[in-house]
Parts: sequence; structure tokens; C-alpha cells
Amino acid sequence: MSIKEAEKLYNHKNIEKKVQEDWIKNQIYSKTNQLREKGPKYSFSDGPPYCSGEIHLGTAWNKIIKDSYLRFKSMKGFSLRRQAGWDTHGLPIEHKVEQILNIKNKQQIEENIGIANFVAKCKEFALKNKDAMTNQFKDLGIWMDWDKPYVTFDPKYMESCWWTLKKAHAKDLLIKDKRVISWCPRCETALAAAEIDHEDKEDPSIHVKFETSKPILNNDVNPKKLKEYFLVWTTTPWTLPANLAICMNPIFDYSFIEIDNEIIILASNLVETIFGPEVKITQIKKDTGKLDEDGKPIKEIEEKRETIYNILKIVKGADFEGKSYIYPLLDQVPEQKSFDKDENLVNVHTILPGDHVELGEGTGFVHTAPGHGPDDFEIGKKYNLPIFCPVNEEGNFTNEGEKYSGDFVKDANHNIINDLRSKGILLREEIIKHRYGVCWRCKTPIIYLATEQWFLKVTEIKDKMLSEIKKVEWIPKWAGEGRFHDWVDNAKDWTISRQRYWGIPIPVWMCEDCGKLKVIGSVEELKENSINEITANDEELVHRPYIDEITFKCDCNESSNDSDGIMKRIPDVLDVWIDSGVAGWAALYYPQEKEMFNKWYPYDFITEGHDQTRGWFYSQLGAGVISFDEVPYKKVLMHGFVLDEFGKKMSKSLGNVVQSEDVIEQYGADILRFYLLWATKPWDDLKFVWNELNNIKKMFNILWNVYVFSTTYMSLDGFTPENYEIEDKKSIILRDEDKWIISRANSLSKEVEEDLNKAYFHQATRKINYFILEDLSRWYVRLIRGRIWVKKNDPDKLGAYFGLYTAIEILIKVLAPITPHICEEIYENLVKNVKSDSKLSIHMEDWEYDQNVIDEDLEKEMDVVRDIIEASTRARDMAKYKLRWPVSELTVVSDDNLVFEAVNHLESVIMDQANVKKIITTNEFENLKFIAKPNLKTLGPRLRQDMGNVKKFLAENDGNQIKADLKSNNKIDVIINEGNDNGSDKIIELSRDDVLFDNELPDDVVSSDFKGGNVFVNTQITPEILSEGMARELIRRIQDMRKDKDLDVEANIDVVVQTSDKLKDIIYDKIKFITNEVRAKNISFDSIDVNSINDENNSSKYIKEWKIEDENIIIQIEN
RNA sequence: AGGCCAGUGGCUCAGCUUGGUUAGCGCGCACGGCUGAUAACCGUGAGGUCCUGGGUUCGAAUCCCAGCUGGCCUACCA
Repeated sequence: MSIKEAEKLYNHKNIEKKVQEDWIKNQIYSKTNQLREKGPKYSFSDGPPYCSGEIHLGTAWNKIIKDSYLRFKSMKGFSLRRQAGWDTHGLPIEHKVEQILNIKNKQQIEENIGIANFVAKCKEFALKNKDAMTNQFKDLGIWMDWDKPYVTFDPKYMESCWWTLKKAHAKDLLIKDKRVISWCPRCETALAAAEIDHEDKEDPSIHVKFETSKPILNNDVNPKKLKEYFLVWTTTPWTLPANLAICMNPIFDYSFIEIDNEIIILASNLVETIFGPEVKITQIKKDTGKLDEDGKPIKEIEEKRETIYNILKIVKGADFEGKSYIYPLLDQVPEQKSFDKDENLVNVHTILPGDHVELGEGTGFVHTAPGHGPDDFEIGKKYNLPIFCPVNEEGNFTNEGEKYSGDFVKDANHNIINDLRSKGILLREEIIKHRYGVCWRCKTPIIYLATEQWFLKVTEIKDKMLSEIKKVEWIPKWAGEGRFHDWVDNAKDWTISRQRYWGIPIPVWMCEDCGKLKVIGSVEELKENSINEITANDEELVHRPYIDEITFKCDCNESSNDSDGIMKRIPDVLDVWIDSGVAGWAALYYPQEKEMFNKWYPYDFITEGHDQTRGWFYSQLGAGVISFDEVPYKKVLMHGFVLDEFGKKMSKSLGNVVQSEDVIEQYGADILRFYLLWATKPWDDLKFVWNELNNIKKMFNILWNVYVFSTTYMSLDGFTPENYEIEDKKSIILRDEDKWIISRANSLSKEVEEDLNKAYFHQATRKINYFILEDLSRWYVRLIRGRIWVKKNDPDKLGAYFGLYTAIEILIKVLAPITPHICEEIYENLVKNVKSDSKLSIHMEDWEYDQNVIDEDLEKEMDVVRDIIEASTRARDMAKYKLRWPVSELTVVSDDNLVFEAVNHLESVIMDQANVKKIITTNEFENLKFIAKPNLKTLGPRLRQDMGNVKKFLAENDGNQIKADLKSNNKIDVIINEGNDNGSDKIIELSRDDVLFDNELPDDVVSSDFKGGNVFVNTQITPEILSEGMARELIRRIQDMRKDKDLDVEANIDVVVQTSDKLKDIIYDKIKFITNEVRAKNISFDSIDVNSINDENNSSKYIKEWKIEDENIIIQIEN
């Protein structure tokens, strides 16, 4: 086998298809895993994407990070577990299935469809989505265990989840409690904080007057015995039927104001906000009846002061504590009367203190309905108010809501406002727009209801959770130290029960007689305890409704003769965040199976987007502390979001979503992968810009070109690196530039390894990008071009092959984790074909570099040399002196030793690339011509009329001599013949400061500077240079013609040139050189009949006219 | 409303930890050049209130404070 010539064009579609097929055909993935089986373990856990049906660029990015990182770890020899995970339960899928089945509410599910059918549909839907998304991930080249993923509806997974809840119960962390929670009236279920979105919504905003039961002000202040009202603001009028108290802040000042013959009480700070200034001043121009001197009527301005309201008294909020008010909707909600009458409920309809009352908005009095708000609920518990909630789970008023009974809460607003108005206690009514919580799936505005729910008492394990966070390595640091810490620090108890169907049933059975609880931790335990015959298989049994039918026998009446109670399952399912929170051990089926768990738990690495701070990072931490008293992960990379090109988030409603398959179609998975890891720091958000993909595409085209270039010649010569001994000079000679590229490639591998270990993908990709473009393509290939063109198989040419081969081989290994397809393709041809120790796939190669061949000094020197060559090119360009023409001499001026060493060491590189015959290094360029001129600033005042003569003297004398004299004597004397009779001369002494120098390059010298100094290029054309220059001009033309004819690189030709004798003489010495360069069998000078050009009849001959400098020539080639 | 992150030529980004030459790379643009890797390459040029405003300092893109814009998260705004 030998290296084959590569396809000329990089075709991502063909390559990726072929490589992916080969992976499957040859079972490369599983073989790679087997290869590393005995290596050190590196455990990873895949955050399960939700089975929504399609991936987006964010999920693509997520999996690409995981895949690249894990492929890298695999090449480093680690044994990995790459199990994909799927999040399948919950409201999103239930909601989709409801839409498909055209179902409006829970009642229809239970009555029309049946829970069993509904759950089966959800499962089917989840499976279908899972498969679709799996294919999309596979298209990206993601290597995971797609055939045996963990899926949250798997009975074995679910029982691990049950075990966790059993553990929570054993630790007294699982509690049932009546609390006010956020509720979706459409889905008819509790929602956790994580399930609430926020949108701008319009709501009524009303100010309501609550009349005091007894007057508060005495006669002195309120002689007219006006009615007194507490002023209250609310945006949820529908909660007023459940109003049981009003809260004030004891430390605020409150004012009694008299307005429109009644007294309103509200926070002093808010009086002006609501009622405006106390006194309204209007100015009126009024006729005085008098006339002024001109006979015009005199007017005077009269101020009219209108008092809008009077502040009668100001008191502290604390003074109101215990004062009662008349509940305004007693007639509409008669239930409220019974609270008033109940002697145990002394605080009902009174003013109570509450620290949550603020002055930013409202009136300083907050309407309090313990059944409809979390704060209100706390107040209610503290002051023994009934938790009155006349609203049912569908959001409709119950019979307790009497007049409004049956109305949906939001619809009742209107009636309630009308009732308040007719009672004359509605002070103001407006509409406001504000952020309001909505259900994450159906976008229905949430309401707050008092219900019994199950909770995990996170507040009790919070301290442990906080200390566990510190043990984790966070990338970036602030992800854990700031963001996540703050979120956990503010954590409330976790509402884990949902009144739905498609989820993990809460494994809690409760005795109907005694209320005793039993929490089940496995399917086996379920079956053991069941007193029913079980016909369903495990798959069905673990879900609703089958599990609902299972009952246990309680031991509550064992001591008495009564029959024992029956235990029934509580009907709720779990919050889906628990599902994924237990993934760490549930995916390993712990505790039913222990071997895998002991091997892989806890996890070395996880990575998810920054939204998972409140999500998976949190749920795993909580579940981990409950189950094992520790956090389940050791290192976390928190990555960003993919935004559109304007930095806005991608959303269907904005229509700016980019599909990953569209990108793959146009650019391929490799380019997308590289782009996503290159575009930004992984933890920043990523602006997806189509045009930037072109940059990456260009880079891969260039890589491909280098590969094509290499294989073209290597295949021609049958090059196989193993056939040669580098030490043996006869076999292969490495020049300094070959050693340099090998050093660079190894340095790259070393540096990229460091970056990937830190998850600094952006730095890794940038270094690779630089290596491909600058080091390999633009520099090394340019350096070796001449050597490759040599016909024979000499050691010097093989050295170039070896350098090129080694660089590409190392490069594709470094690039393999990031762009696995193109690297596999190149590897197959370049390595697998010719190396005896090659692997079945590049992904089975070891990631390694050879520290011994890294030569940092050489790399630095090459940088200097590149600068020097660039500078010389620039200088030539300014002089319009073509690179094709050699120059006799290049002078490098510097005071840096490194520059001299670099030039000394790599002189041949400079001579070749700058096309120079001789290089001189020096501290100072000797051939500069200096021109002296007077320093007008110092000499002007001193010399006055003598200035002209001094100027003339300096201009006429040799500047270099003046400079030398000044240097040795620190002065020069200017002798001026004043032309007077006595013939005496005037001598003017000039100091160093008095003379300035311009420098002037000698003719035929151009200069340019580089970082370490200057270069001077001698452009004088000698006969020898003319000869070589013209020869090269001729070569260029002939090569151009070869290309026109699309000749094979190794094809030999006959050349005839018609030219003047003069030119013939000039290039005569170079015939051999020309012959060699253009692969000519023979070159002859003769006259050519231009008219003989006839492509059709004489296709082997090709004739073209040229003009070189001022010469007209005709060239004919024939192959 | 609060927390965290980002804001640098027309565009994508680096530099900021540890303040110090003329703020850098790539794309794009204009002009010139090269031509056996050629859908490549080389040179020159135009283009910057380093988001805004304060402060610390001899000196701020960099440190501090406040604000604006965008992203994510949170919130009981009655």
C-alpha cells in the first residue's frame, strides 16, 4: 500500500458520509472504547436533553463540546463511559400530546381518552422524538452510546429515583404540607419556580377603600365624624373574595387625609403620588378697572389657592396594629361572615404588620389573602388566619365564592370591580402592563392557590449543599462561586408533586385509616407489598394508571380487632427536574446494580448551558446530598447560549432560528464543530454569524490543499516514511526548516493538550488555525516548494517530505477530537496506508508529543527570519524590484543578538526566500549617506547673518565626514571667508547639538524595518543577476504555458524560444537551470511561425507570444 | 427590581488576571503585486470617543463607582 493522490477538492458531504459509514461498518466506536478499557477511568455524565423532537444549535454546541472533550480524553488513554441520556417525562410532552389529540383539559384526558392511553401516547411521542434527535446528533459526528442510552421512563431508572425519595423520607426530608404554590389553571397542576416563564401582561389596577370598623381619629381631629378608609391597591381583584387582613409596615409614617368629605389613610410618602400636591395654585389675570399712563387697562395677577386635601394627622404604621375594618364583599361572599363571628379568629379583617410592605408602589397597605399568595400565607399562619381559598384547581370560584361561583378568576375581576364601584369604595380603576408569571408550556397566567403538596426540605440541607459546591472545579470560576452559590443560598423547599399523568409516580402510599406513610424504593418492593394481583408488565406497572391500582395493607389496627387499613398511592407524579437530578445513579441502576456505580460514580466531568444553574446543576446537587451527602460531579464547564447574529436569542416567534442540519448541509459537521469551538470562549454566549463559517471553510480548504499537494508528490515518488532512516544521511536529510516544522507541530500538540484539559476550546482552535494557515501552509510549504520539484529521490527532498508528513500526521491527531471526519479521511490515506503501526482509526491513536524534538530557540529564530524576509519583500516592493530577480546583498541591521543568531543559523532560508546572494549582519549600516544641516533652533539666534554661510558649508561638505569629525572632536570649525580686505577668516565652532543629519540611502539600496531592526536591500543589477532574472522570467512563462495545457507535473517537454540575440546571450549560461526547472528534454533557440498555431490539428504543440521587460519573445512547447 | 456575564474599526473576536511603547488578529473595503498548492498567496492603505460618565494613578481598554444596551437567571411587586 502507498499514499494515494487525494481528491482535488474538499468535499465535506462525501467525506462525512463515507467516514460515518465506515465507523459503523467497522464498529470503530466500540473498538475504540475496548482499546481503552484498561486505562484510567474518566467518568462523564450526559445532561439529558428533553425529547422535544429536534435539536437546535445550542444542543448541538453542547454535544460537540462533550464529544470533542471525550474524544480527546480517549486519545489520552482514559477509559470512558459515554452514555447518552434522554429526559422524557413531564408537561411539555403531555402538552404536545394534548394538542395532537385535541384535548382541552384534564377532565377530557381522564374521561374521553383514559389515562392508560394518554400515557402510552406520551411514551410513543417521546420515543419518536428521541430517535429523531439521535439521528441529528449522529449527523454531527457525536460518539455516544446511542444504542443503550439512559431514558427516564425506563422502569430500572425510575426505581432508582424511587429509592432516592425513600432515602429522603428516611431522612425526614420528604414532607407533605399545605402551602400556597404557583399553579397552572389550564394544566391543573402545581408548577415549580423552574417551570414559570415571565411575560408582559395587562391587568386591572385598582385602589379600594376599606372602611374602618370604628373611628380611629377623635373629635378634635375629625369633628365632622367623616368616614375613615384604609386605602389598598391591587392588580388581582379576584383575590379580594379571599381577603382576610391588610398589612402595613410598622415603621412607615401614615397620613390621614381629608378629601371629598371622607378620610383616607395611606402611607405619607405615597400621598402625593396618588393625590397630587396638597394645594393647587392657579394664576388668573384680573382687570383692576384702572388705566395706566397710556390709557391701557391695568391687570393684576391673582393667585387662586385651592386646597385639594388636608393632612389631618400622621402616625406610625404600628399604631394600626389590631384595628379592624369592614370587609367590603360580605354580601357577595357570605363565608367571610363566619370568620368575623368566630371568636378564635381575632385577627380576621384587621391591620397586621408585615415587613414585605414597601413604598415603591401602592399605598402602604397591602391586601392580604392567605389562600392566594406566598407572603400572605406566611402572615396567615403567623396570625392564625384561615387559609381561605374559594378557587378550585381549574381556576374557577367554588361555592364558597358564592356570588362569583363558577366564574374563572380572571373573568370575575370585572364583576368584583363593579360591586366595589356600586358600594362607592372604588377610588380609582386603571389598566397596567407588568411582568407576570405564565406556565412554561401553555403560557396561561399562573395563579396562586393554597393546596397540599409534597416537598423536599431543601432548606434543611442547604448548608451542606453550599459546602459541597466549593469542592467542585467550576469553569469559569464565577459560575460556581457567584451564580450557583447565590441560587442555592436563596433556595426554598422544593415542590416535587405534580397533579399530572406522564411522569414518575410518587412512590408514597398512605393509609386511609391512620394516615401512615410507606415509601417504596424498588419494583420488587412494590410487588412484595401489593395486595392486588399484578397483571401489568414492569414497563406499564411503573407508570400511571397501573401503579395507582396497587394497594398495600397497613398494620395500623394490628393490636385491635378491627380490620387493617388500606394504603393507597397518592395520585401525584414527580416534578421532572427530579428525573434528571437522579441521573448520576439512576443511569447506573443503583442500588439495584452496584458494580457500575462503584466503578463510575461520582463523575469527573459534566457540561451544560448556564440555564442549568437552576436546573441540572441544582437538581443533581440536591438529589446527591439527599442520597449520598455529596455532590455527584467534580468538574463543571458551564457553557453559553447560541444567539443570532445580532446577539438576540433564537426563538421561533422571532423567526431567527438557525437549524443545525442547514449548516451541515452547506458546510458540513466538521466546519460547524470547529466554528462553535472557535467563535467564542465556551462560557460566553455565541453570536452565530453565517459569514464566519466561510472563514473556517477557507481554513479547511487550505488544509485540504496542503494535503493534496503532499499526496500529489508523495504518491508520485511512492514515499513511505518508514522506508528511511533519518539518522542515515544518505537516506534522508532534515534541514533546519524541517526540524522547525516538526518542532512546531509537537509544540502545537503540547499546547492544545493543555488548552483542552482546561476546556479552553477557543484557545485550542485558534492555535490550530494559526498552525495550519501560517506555519504549515503559508510558510513551510513555501519553503520546501523548490525541493519537492527536484526530480530525483535525493535525501534533501525526502527531508522535506518527512517534515511535511510529520507535521500533517501530528496536526490531524490534534484536530481529530474537534473535526473527526476530515482527520479520519486524511489518516486513512496518509497513515493507515503506509505505516505498519497505524491504528484502525485515527481516534484510536494516542495523543502524544515528543518533547525532545521541540526546539524553542529554533522556533523563535524562525519567527525572526520570517520578519526579516517579510521586510525584504516590502523593501523590494517599494523599489518595484521583483522577487523573481535575485539581489546581490541583504544587510540586516540590529542590536539584538537573537537576530544575529537567527540569521546565522537560518541563512539559507533567507537567501532562498528573499532571493539574495549574500547576507551581511551589522550593528550599523555603513553605506548610509549622511547629509548635514544646521540645527536652526540652536544656531539661529547665535549666527544670525552667518547662517547662510554655515548652511552652505554643511551642504557642500561630505556629511559622513562631518559626522565622523563631530564624533571624534565633539566639534567642527566652519571657516568663513568674509571677503573683506584684510583677508581674515571667521571661524565658527559647531557642537554636536548644532548639527542635524538626514540620512540618505545610496542609490540602488532600499530599506524597511522589522521588529528587531532594519534590512537594507541592494538592488543593483549586475550581469549575473540580469542573467538569472531573465532566466527566471522565461521559466515563469514556460510554467504558465505548462499549466495552460494542464500538463502532468512530471511531463517532459520540448521547448523552442524565438528571441533576440541579446537576450539569448544573457540567458545562455542558464540553459541547464531552465531545462531543469521546466522539465524540458531540450531547449532550442529558433524562429517560430506564429501562424502555425492550430490547436485542432497539432494539439501537442503550444505557442504563445510574450513580452519580458522590453523584449518580445515567442515560446513553443511540445510534449 | 436584584444577581451574574458580555459590550474593543463596517463585521466576528483577542488583549483585561498582573495598569506602562504607536490597542492586535481575521473577514470585508481600496490600491498594487505574485502565479505548478492557485476558489491560494504577498504588500500598502483607509477605518477606533476600547458602550457612556465619574474616580484612583505620573499613566486606565485593563482597577473602582454609577448608568446604558444585550444575554441568562431570579422576584411575593401587592
